[in-house]
Amino acid sequence: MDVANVVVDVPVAQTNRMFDYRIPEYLQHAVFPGMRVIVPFGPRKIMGYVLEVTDHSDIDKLKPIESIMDVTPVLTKELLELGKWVAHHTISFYISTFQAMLPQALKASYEKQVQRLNDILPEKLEMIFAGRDVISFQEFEEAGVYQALQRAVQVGDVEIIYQVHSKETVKKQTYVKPMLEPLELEAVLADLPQQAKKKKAIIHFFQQHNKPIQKKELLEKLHTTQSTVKQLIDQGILKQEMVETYRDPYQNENIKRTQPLPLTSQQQDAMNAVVDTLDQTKHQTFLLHGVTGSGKTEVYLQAIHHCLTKGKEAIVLVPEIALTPQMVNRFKGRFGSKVAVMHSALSKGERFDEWRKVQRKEVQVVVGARSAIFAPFEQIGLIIIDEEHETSYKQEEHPRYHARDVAIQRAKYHYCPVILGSATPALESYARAKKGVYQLLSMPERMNNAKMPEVELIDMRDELHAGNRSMFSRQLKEAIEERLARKEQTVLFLNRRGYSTFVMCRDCGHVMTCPHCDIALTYHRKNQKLKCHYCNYEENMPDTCPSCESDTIRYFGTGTQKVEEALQEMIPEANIIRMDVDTTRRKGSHERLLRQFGNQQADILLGTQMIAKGLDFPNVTLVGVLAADSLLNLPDFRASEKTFQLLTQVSGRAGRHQLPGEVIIQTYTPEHYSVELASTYDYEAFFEKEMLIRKTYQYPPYYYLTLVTVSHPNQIKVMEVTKMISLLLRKHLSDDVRILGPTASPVARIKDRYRYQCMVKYKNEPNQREILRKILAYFEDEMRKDELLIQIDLQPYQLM
DNA sequence: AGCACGCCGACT
DNA sequence: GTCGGCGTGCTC
Repeated sequence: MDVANVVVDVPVAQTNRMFDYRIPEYLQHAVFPGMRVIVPFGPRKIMGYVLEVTDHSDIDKLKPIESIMDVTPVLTKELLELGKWVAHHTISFYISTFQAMLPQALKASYEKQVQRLNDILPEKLEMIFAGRDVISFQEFEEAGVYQALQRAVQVGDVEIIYQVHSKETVKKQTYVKPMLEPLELEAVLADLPQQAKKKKAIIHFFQQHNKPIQKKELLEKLHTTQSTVKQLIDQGILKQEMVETYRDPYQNENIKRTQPLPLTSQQQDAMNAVVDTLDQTKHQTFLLHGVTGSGKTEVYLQAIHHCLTKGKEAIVLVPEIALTPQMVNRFKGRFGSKVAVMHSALSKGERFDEWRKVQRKEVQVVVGARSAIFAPFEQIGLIIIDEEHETSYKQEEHPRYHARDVAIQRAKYHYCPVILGSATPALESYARAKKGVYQLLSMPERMNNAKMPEVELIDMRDELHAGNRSMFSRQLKEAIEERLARKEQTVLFLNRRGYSTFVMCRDCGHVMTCPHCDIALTYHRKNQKLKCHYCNYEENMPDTCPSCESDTIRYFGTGTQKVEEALQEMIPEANIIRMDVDTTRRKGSHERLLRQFGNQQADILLGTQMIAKGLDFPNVTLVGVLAADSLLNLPDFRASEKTFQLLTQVSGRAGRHQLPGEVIIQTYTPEHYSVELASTYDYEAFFEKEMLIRKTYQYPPYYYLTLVTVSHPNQIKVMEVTKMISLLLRKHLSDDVRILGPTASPVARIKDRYRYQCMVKYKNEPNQREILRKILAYFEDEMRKDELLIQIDLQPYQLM
C-alpha cells in the first residue's frame, strides 16, 4: 500500500483526474484518504487531496509525496464520495468541489522563492540577496535580472523552491499555573519580603485555585502586571503554557437556556412522522409546510433533541440572511455548547474553529448557511433546511450545487430524514410532495391561536389619481400614526431588488449607463457618485445631460435612504431605524439595530429583504410593503413565485403574539394573482395557478433547465460560439428538448465582455452532462488562451 | 495553472 | 550568433 491517488490543486479540465504518487517509507501508515498532501507536480510543488491509497499504479516512475499537511483527514470517506458526486452533477472540477466543502482557512497558498546554494554569487545577484539565504522570487522579477537568475540556476548557484502553506492558524492563549504544591507555596509566601504585596496576592490566589488560569484574566483579577508574573515564573514558582483555544464569536453572550415547549397537536403530528423515520434509520424527505408563526422552529428543536438522544448528529441550514443572533440563540439556548455556527459573517479563523469543533466531534449540531451542509459529521441523524424555498441555497459559482440536493444525497447515505421547512415552499418541492416523492406535513394554524393578520391591498394608481404623489398611501400613513399613538411598532419593507436609483434626463430620456456593462448606473447619495453594481465603475453625478446638455438630469427610483427622509418628513415625531446594506455593514450592527428595535427604542423599522425573515417582535402590529410588484417586472420565470413568497413572509412579521396584526401592501398591480393570493394567504391556490403557467410555458417543475452562458470581449465571437453550442446540443440531445437561443443575456455586457446564452428545457436527458462536458472540452483551448468563458448552470436560479 | 521546450524574427 | 517572443504540450 504505497501508492496514493491524488487530485491536485490545479482547477483546469486537463488535470481534473487523479495522479498517482509513491508514499515514501517514512510516511507509510500515515497517509490516508481525505488528507491534504504536498506533491511535486512538474517542476513545482502543490497541494492535493488523497482520494485513495492502493498498492499498484499503471504509471512506471512515480514521484514520492513530499509531505502531508494534515495528521487526520479533513474529508471523510463519505465527503470524498459526495464531492465526486457534486462535481459530476454540477460539471465542476473535483478540486473546486473539495475546496468548497472545507473552510477557506484550509486552502493552500503558494510562494515561489530563490534559495542560495553557493557562498559566492555573481555581484548582481549578491546585491539582491543582500546577505539572506532565501528570498522571494518576486524580488528578482522586480529587479529584472531574469537572465542572470537563469544562468545561476543552470550553474547551480541558486535553486528555485516552491513553498506550500496552509492558511489555517490555531489560536493560542497564555495560561499560568503553579509549579509547587500548596504547602510549598505557603513556604514561599513566608519567605517573601513584606513589600512584595502583588506577588503574595498571586500566590495566595493559587493556593485557593490550584489550576491553570488565563494570564490576561489573572492580571485583571489581581490588578497586577506582566513583570510581576514573569518574576515568579523565573523563580520557578509559576509556569507559563500555551493552550489551544477556539475563537468564539459568541463567548461574551449570555444565552439563556430554554426548555422544550408543549407542542400543539399539528406540531406533534409532524414531530411523530420525523421521529418514526429517525427511529427506523431510514431515509425520507419531509416537506413541512407551516404558515408563518406555526412553530416550525420548535418542531426542529425537539426533533433534533430526539436525534441527539439517539447519539446522532444534526445539520440545520438557515438562509444566510436569516442567520440572525435571534435565530442562533434559539439553538444555542436549547443545546448550549453542543452547537457550532457557520456563516459568512464569521471571520476565517472563527469559521475554521467552528468547523474543527465538528471535525473533533465536540459538537453534535451545526447551524449554518448553505456550505454547512458539508459539515464533517459521520453519524448524521437529521438534516433540516429551514425556508427551503430560499434561493440562497443555490451556489452561484462553481460548483453550482443546491444545498437541498446535497442534503438529500447525504441523508440517503446516512439513512436519515430530511425536513424541508417553509411557509411558502418552492414549487418544485410542493409538486414533489404532491407526487409522494416527499412526505407532506402541514401546519396550517398559528400558535397561541393567533390569527393571520388582515391584509389590505392599496392600489397606488388610485392614490396618484387622488393627487397623492408620495410613496406612502393615505391608508399607510394613517395606520402608522395610529401605531405611534398606541405605542405599538411598525415594520416597513422596501423591496429594492429590481429597483434601483438610476439617473435619467427628463428632457431627452438619456439614462446614465456603465461604459463597461450594459446596465444603468446607480446613484449613491452619500458621495454624490454614480456606481456600477457589476464592475464597481464610478463617476461623478453630471450637472448636465451628456447627451443633450439639458440640466434636468435627475435620479429616479426609491432607496431606503430616500424613503427614510420622506417618512421622517411626513411623521417628524417618529423614531426610525433603517436597516440596509449601508447601516449593517459593520460587524455587530445588524444585531444592535434589532436589539434597539426589540427594546422599543424606535417606532418604525425600515428595511430591505433582511427584515423579511425570522423577526419576531411582539409589539409589531403593522407591516407595510411599499412596492409589492417591484420584483414582478424582472425577466425571471420565478418572479411571481418570489413575489408571493416575499409578501407572505413579510406579512408574517405582524401580530405573532397577543396583539392582532395588520398588513398594508402598496402595489400598482393589485389584480396580479401573486399579490392577490398572498393577501389571502392562499398558497394552495397560488400553487395551482402558477403550476398551470409553468406547464404552459414549459418551465420547472415540468421541465428542467440548463443555462449555458458564453462571454468574450468580442461580440461576434460570442454569438458564433453560442450558436455553435446550441447546434451541437440540438444535434446530440433527444428530439424532446427545447433549446432557446442563442440570445443576449439579460445583462448583455459585463466588464467589457459580451454575454450570450442558450437555455435547454428538457424532461429526461441522461446524456446531457456527457455532451456538455464534451462541448467544454472542445472549446477548452480557446477558453484558456482566448478569454472565452463558457459557464454551465444546471437548474439555474439566477437567469442573469 | 504554470512551466519547459522549441521554433522564429530581431538584435547586441 | 543569442535574446526573447509566443505557440504547444505536459504534469503521476
